[in-house]
Amino acid sequence: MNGGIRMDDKKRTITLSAINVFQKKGIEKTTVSEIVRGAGIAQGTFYLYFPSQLSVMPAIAEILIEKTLQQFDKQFDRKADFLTQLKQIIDIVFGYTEKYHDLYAILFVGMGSNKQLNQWEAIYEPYYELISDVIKEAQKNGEVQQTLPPKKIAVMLIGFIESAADQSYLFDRADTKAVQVKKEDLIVLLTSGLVLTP
Amino acid sequence: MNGGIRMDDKKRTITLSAINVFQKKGIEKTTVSEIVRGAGIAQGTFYLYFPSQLSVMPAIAEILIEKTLQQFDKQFDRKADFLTQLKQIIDIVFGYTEKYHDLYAILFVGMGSNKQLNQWEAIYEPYYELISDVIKEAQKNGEVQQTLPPKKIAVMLIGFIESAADQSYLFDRADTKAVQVKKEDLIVLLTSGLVLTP
Amino acid sequence: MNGGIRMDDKKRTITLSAINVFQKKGIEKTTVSEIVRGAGIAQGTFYLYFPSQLSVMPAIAEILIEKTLQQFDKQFDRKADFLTQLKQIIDIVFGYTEKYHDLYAILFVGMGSNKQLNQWEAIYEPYYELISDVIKEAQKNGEVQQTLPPKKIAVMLIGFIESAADQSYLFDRADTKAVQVKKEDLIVLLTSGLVLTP
Amino acid sequence: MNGGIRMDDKKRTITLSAINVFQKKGIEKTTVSEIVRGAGIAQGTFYLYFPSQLSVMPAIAEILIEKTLQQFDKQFDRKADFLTQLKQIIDIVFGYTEKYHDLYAILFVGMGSNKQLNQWEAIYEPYYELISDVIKEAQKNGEVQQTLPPKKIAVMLIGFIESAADQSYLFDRADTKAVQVKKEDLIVLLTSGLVLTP
DNA sequence: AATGAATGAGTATTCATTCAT
DNA sequence: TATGAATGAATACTCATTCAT
Repeated sequence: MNGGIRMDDKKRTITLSAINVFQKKGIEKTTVSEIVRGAGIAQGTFYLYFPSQLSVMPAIAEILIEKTLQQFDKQFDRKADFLTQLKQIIDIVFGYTEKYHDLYAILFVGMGSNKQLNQWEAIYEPYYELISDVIKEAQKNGEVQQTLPPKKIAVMLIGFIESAADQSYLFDRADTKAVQVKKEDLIVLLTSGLVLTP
Repeated sequence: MNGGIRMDDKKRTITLSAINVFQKKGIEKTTVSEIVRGAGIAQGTFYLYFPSQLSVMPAIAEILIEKTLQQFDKQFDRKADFLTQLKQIIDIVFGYTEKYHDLYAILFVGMGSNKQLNQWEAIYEPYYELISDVIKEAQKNGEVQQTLPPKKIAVMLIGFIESAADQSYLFDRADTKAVQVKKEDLIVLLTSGLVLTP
Repeated sequence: MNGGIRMDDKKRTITLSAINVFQKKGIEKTTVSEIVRGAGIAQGTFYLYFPSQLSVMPAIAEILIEKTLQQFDKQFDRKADFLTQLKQIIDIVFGYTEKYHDLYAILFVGMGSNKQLNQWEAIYEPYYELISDVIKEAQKNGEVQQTLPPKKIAVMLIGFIESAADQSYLFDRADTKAVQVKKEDLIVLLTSGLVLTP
Repeated sequence: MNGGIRMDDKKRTITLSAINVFQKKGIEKTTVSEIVRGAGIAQGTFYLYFPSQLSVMPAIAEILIEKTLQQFDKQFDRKADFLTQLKQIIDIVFGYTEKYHDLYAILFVGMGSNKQLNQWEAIYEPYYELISDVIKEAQKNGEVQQTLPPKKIAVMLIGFIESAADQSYLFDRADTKAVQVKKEDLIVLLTSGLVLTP
């Protein structure tokens, strides 16, 4: 991100190693020395790029979003009808949730303690923007309800899907069938709405 | 809960102190010695009630759910129509999210590292059950769509509201007006549904 | 000291070990782990008695003064004439300077950085008081000049002797003969005065 | 010094910066990187002029003595009577003690750990020589006692004055009046001698 | 000579946990 | 049950020093 400027190469290497270690060990057991071992650099070098252990968190978030956006480049069809697109979005969100679920929680706790929450918003922004464009187009085509502005819908939609994915990850885990059912239920709830209009 | 058996009194005192400290200090900086200071007991006593520091987590979750259920006793009208009930639920969820948001993240990370995730499900169960009953009733009255079983709807609904509350907490924080708007948008999205049926 | 209350036993053990290590290794190379090894306690125990490594310094100073006062009990004759007493004082000062010279410098640097210099004064006080009494008595007997109050003379006298002892330590070191000569020169200078009165 | 050869210009710049930093931070917290920042050079350049961090110490000592000798050029009257000269010497010694007190202690500890104490003597030598000449002249004029050789008197005298200045610095600090009194007491003690001759 | 990025050894301090009382 | 002094393993971070440019 950084307005399109790619992260410095060594900083990137360190961050990728950090992602690995945090995922494997959790936030409590992750040590700087394991991060640097994974990155193939010396202990001190870490501190040339990050002032403290926890300050890798924003860099991790950047990379996660970057990867997510790359998923959209690959898996998402900008020309498809909205229902198809919704299914694609759900697949992508469930995908990264399965892979990175713990990491998101860690990120959140790690950034939260530093109260750099504005950063969080800035990092998510391009993601929201992408979905927002999709919604806008669908509204134009009369496929999505128009009571709310596209950005608001986008943000809440991502939240909804992520929450369902979290639940699925938490409760169903390795059960592929159950995950599939959850996705379908989600689509039902999102499309038909909750409350019956008389 | 414990099937209705109330937590031992000293254990409860310790847990309440732990909630305080975790909220004030975050997961990284919370120490057993601060927890016991807050509870007015000796260092060693902690270990008579919990085998390790992280094992307070489930007890914290229990108390949080307990408090949530008490909120429902106070703020929730079992006789009201569903839209009114939905608004009440939203108020309650936004309420505890504002108060305990950080704590939920901590809980999650703290329990996750112990992989006691089944416990998590069990603890949430009575909460889901409560909402499930509400949905069932509303379905009976034709106020809620009937494509999905009440439990599934309940679980996802709670997730949706919590996700919106999280976003509100993250991005809007102290802005009461914005929080109010978020609640309204949420209701719009939940009631009208996302996709337009032609 | 502490108004006569002896230092807590374990604190004393730690301090004595610290004296040893600081003397052997100097301020830079002294490690807490070597101090505790010498004291036969665990690493953490050190911090039950001292908040930080450098905070042993005042305790070291206390013990050094304590030892000095014990020297006076042994080597000093309160009934002797002043010239004899002066020689005894010089012997004692040269004695502890030879033994603890480095340590005093370290102490000074160590306490200085904490700017606990008032403590320094308080710790030295009983020592000054002792010498002050000796001077007072000698003045009464007409053996010492009476232009200045005894306390002032005492303080400066100790300073003078310590400075000569320092120089002797620095320049003469192991040369016993030279040290002896230095002591005699010192007595000459102290007794006859510097400037000739016409 | 160096037999009259002035220190290389960059070496001098580094040393002056080191003096600054050591004074501000103390020996423990002084880092090479702060020294080089102050000197406006790169980290590695330091090691072109000094083999290690502590090896700046002798260079610092040289500069301090150099500054002291310059003070004598300015403030000292070679034609005056000895009492006047003594007062001038006292003023100069109290002057540099006030300014550089901490630094002398640091120097001492820093050089001591390297056991370069002979260097110390060599560096002080021209200073002692200067005072020695003054004493010799005063002895010639019958203003100073002649029992001891001028060099011995010079060395001890400097030590005495420095010790009084140290005490004054330690205990009186910012109290200008008290410092003045200390100087006068010192003169009294130096001129009239300690022991009364019957 | 000068640079400054990279190194990695070195250590103070913290804190969960134990156990004798 | 309750205590709290003692333990000692564990680790983030610093910084003197090196060396390729």
